[in-house]
Amino acid sequence: MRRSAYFLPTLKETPAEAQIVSHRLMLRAGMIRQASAGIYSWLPLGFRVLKNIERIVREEQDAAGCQEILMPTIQSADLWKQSGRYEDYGKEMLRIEDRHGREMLYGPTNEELITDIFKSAVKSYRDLPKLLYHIQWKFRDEVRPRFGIMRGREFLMKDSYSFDLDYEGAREAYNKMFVAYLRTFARMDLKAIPMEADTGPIGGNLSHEFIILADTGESEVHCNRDFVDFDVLGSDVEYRDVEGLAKIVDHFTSLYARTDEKHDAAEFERRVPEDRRHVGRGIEVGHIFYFGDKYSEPLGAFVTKPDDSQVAVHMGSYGIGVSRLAGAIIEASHDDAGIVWPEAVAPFKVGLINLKAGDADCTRVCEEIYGRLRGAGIEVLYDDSEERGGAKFAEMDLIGLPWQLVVGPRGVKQGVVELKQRRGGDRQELSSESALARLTA
RNA sequence: CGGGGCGUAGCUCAGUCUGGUAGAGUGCCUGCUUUGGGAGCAGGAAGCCGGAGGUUCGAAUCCUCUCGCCCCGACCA
Repeated sequence: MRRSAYFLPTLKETPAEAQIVSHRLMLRAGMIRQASAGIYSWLPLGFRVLKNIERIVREEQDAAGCQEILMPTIQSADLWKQSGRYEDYGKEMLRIEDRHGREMLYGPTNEELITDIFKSAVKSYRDLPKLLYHIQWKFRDEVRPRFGIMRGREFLMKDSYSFDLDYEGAREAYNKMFVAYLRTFARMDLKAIPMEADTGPIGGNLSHEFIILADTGESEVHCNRDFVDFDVLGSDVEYRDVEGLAKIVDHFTSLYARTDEKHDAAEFERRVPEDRRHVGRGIEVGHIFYFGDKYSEPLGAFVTKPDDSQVAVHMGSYGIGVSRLAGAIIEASHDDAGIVWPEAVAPFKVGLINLKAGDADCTRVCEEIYGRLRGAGIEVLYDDSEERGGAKFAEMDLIGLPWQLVVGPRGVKQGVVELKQRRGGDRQELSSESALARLTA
């Protein structure tokens, strides 16, 4: 993509409404625009990041055996009356009336709808287990939206739902998602710690929140520092190995880690040595629940067992805040100059800077590199604009692409270009060929 | 939902107390000079001062109502 043609409205100054660093940087880097309180438009740069996050989430869900579907944003109130949540959810639910006076709502979550879909199609234990997910916009009419997309009213969420015959089966599904979440966040270079959590209005009695430690987080957490040093999971996880999964889950739940609601000061002090105690704030990026028959029972999702008896299926639900992750990643990875994207979610891998757009030699070298990078399938933002060098450097640092390839008249004369790594700032001069080899390796 | 604050140029803000008809920086446009970390000079465009009503000879400024946004807390993913 050529910078001169790209819709990238960066800002030199920080808009007044932005308080936390991710919100500031997202606005300054031209990723998002606020439409109204807690509701945002995603501009090209931000949308690329969102799509990358979504892709990683999707790949890991698929790998865990979860099947993607797509449910609507607008739902009928009927199912919610059956489950009892039409009243319980309160004002956070955006209620809508259609032209016929029917009560509708903008879905804040999808347990009711998925249960209805499931029960209409599945009648026998033979059809279990099932794991389904979708990635869809949700709306929760927060009293006080804040922190940009970190706590918006409209947000993109991946929600999965598991259906099993009994607790053991549901526990396997829970473990699969637990492990898939560890994988998902690790691929985004995030240290997400699974913490014992409250179930809230979803209900149920087994739940973990996946939390990234960050001072700007909204949740207060207590955990053992050793979690930070845990090795991340490789891509060789075998999801059919039930015992193997259980072992991984046991390992990642062996140390004390709890959200505020579940915190027990005495137990914390007993189980965690003083120098290992961490009390701080965190950002919730995922939340998984087992809730048994809380929805299957009232909504009538029963299957026939081998002995011809009927049983309400055991269910769990598993959420990842896809849009929130964009902000959480920035909270975890930035410096004074701007965003530092992990390569897996970066909007482009390389920023190619032509330091002197009017110079024939610089432009020739840049065009050559640009063509070859694109030919190799590398995503590159080519700053071919007439701006001065300083402005280009500052903007490239701000938007945080992992690699900067700088082509200037001084280097071109000597047959070299400069390759700079955004994280850490290491830079080296080398030939175009070597630089291309490095970037396409 | 309690408490506080803010709406003036694309952005950051001054001007409001004490009423007299709109300002700065930055960004944008033009030209010249520059060109390796957000350049310099000169010229220029750009705002029914969030909206409605009222007071007044006269309102960005005072009064009333209203809409929007932000922050703290409670709540929540």
